[in-house]
Amino acid sequence: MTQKPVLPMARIWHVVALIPKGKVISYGKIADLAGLPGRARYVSRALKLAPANMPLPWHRVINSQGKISFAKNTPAFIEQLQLLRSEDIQVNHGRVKLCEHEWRPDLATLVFELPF
DNA sequence: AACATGACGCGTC
DNA sequence: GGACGCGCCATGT
Repeated sequence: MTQKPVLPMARIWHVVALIPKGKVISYGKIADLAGLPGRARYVSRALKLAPANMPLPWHRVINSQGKISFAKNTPAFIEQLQLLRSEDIQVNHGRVKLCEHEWRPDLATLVFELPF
């Protein structure tokens, strides 16, 4: 079994696109699922560089502590906060309870929904 | 080529 | 919880 030559950034976009509404997951785990362990920082870059016309649920990606990674009072922070709350995800002090909302993809989803 | 910068993670104090 | 330090590595200067 060999991996298809999907560009690293594209692999990340594919995983992010699978995050269900009402769920969240950390940058590090996205990297793991994309086959890029230890590359959390690359996930943030991939989201920033994603084409504006690509409808990714970027707001469902938070850091490993369950917190929004944008600085408070920035437009991006506020937008992410509103998007999360619009999906009935509780956010207190910029933090989400991972034990309640973390996305834990099942094997079938990963095997059949990802192109690599 | 060298250095700085990140929407991060993890261990330690 | 918070503050540091270090690891990570593509990008930009």
